[in-house]
Amino acid sequence: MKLPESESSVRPAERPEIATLPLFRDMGEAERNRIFSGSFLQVFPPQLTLFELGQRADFLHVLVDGLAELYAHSAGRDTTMRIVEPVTSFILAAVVTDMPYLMSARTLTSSRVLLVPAALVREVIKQDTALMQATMHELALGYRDVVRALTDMKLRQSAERLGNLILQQERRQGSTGRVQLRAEKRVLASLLGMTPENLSRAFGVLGSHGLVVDGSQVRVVDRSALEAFSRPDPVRE
Amino acid sequence: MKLPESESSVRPAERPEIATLPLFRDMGEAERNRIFSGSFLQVFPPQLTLFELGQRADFLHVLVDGLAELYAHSAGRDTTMRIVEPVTSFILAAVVTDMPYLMSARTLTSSRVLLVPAALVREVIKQDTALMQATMHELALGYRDVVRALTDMKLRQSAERLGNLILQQERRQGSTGRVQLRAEKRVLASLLGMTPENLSRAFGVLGSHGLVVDGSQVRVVDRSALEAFSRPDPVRE
DNA sequence: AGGCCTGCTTGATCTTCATCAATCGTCGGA
DNA sequence: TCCGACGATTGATGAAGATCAAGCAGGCCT
Repeated sequence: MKLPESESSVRPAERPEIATLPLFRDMGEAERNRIFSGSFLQVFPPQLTLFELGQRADFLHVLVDGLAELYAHSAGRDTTMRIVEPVTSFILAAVVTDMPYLMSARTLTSSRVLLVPAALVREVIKQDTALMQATMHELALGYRDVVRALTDMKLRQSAERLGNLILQQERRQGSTGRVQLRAEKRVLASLLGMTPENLSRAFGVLGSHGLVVDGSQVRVVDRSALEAFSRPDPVRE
Repeated sequence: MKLPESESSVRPAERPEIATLPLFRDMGEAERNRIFSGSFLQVFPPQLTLFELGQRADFLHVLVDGLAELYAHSAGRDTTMRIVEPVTSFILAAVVTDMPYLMSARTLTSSRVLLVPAALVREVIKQDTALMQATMHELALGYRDVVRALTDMKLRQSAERLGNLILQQERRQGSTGRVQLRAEKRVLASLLGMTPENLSRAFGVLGSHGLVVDGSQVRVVDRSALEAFSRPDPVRE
């Protein structure tokens, strides 16, 4: 029996990269295999909706390759809540609580996603303490991320938020001074809680504070100037 | 030896109310006693700072009585992140991750707070699976709360946010149509991400949408009108 | 190569909310 | 009882950002 291209169980070659995720790293070998063999890896085209807000969480998702967006809608508007880069799991909280998704998800580019049945996750968590602990930790870190995003939203204005996002990305991409924007600018704008028009203007403002923008390539030419302007959160950890 | 009034280990009479918290409810009796005997209950006067953002998390806090505020500051401004009502634990995420607080806390009224040493929490979590599971669950629920707050902030305007908060409180206070605002209005304003002036005006707006305000007493006289205006999140669970 | 589509940018105007300023009302103390 | 302080309210003005409306540039199709 052959599975279609777009759907297959996890190939052994791909396991290491998923298995080294903080979430799955410390758990027992047998339990990890149980998780993997009950899951499947699927390829999705760009702009495809993976799930919708309000649905009962059926799968824990792990983005293996590509790019995805989590977004919420309410009151007739949309806003992107998170841009997911590989290799990362997402919507863990909905899976753990067995509650409806608070966000919708779609692929931005063609993506490979590991789908782990939510019930399986919950079951194995109960049996494997290491997985439970990792889940707990992951949720705590995620909580802190959202808290930071909320304070950002409440306390900073738009150009400052952009500056901080650039500084954060620059660090994550290896502190080379170069930042590659992986999502479209309008997605970025929505993530930062502004319109594409104002993102453009915000980039303009940062031009006088140590930033050079060329399409989706950004260079931090004067980090201290950018930091002085953006006043990054002192609590970085 | 007699402990000062303001500081004592947990009196047996007070244990039940804390022990029935979701966080501590399911754990083993012995472990719970370990937690309690290593903790102490302290009384704080109003407006006292319990801890400051950036400090390493030293205690898990449980508000037993009174009212507390979690707030963040950045870029020279303040914003309240959460109003804590008894009986609730707070800053669990910082304790679990052993990282610095992302928020500061102060009492709003005179309060009794149970202080559980963070290291003790982390230690017992490792030994008691039920506590770990409860912690995981609590974090997941907290995560969802913050996500909701963030979408609210990004998608709704101020009067709408207020309307939703009133509706939520009304439900929590027993769906009697009466809501008692427990914090000062300026704290409420900050929680909702607006100024006291605009909170006043927002209450004014809601006056035409089924709400009657009298000081800190609020009555929802026409729930469907208020809901039509505030468009509450359909995902309530 | 031409042409079109799409995303980004730029400018002008409008909305929402913050700020500034003054007043009111309540509570507590002298 | 009066006074002072503080929180809440109301009005007037200002700033940040959204919306509306064109342009612009690169990619892609024919």
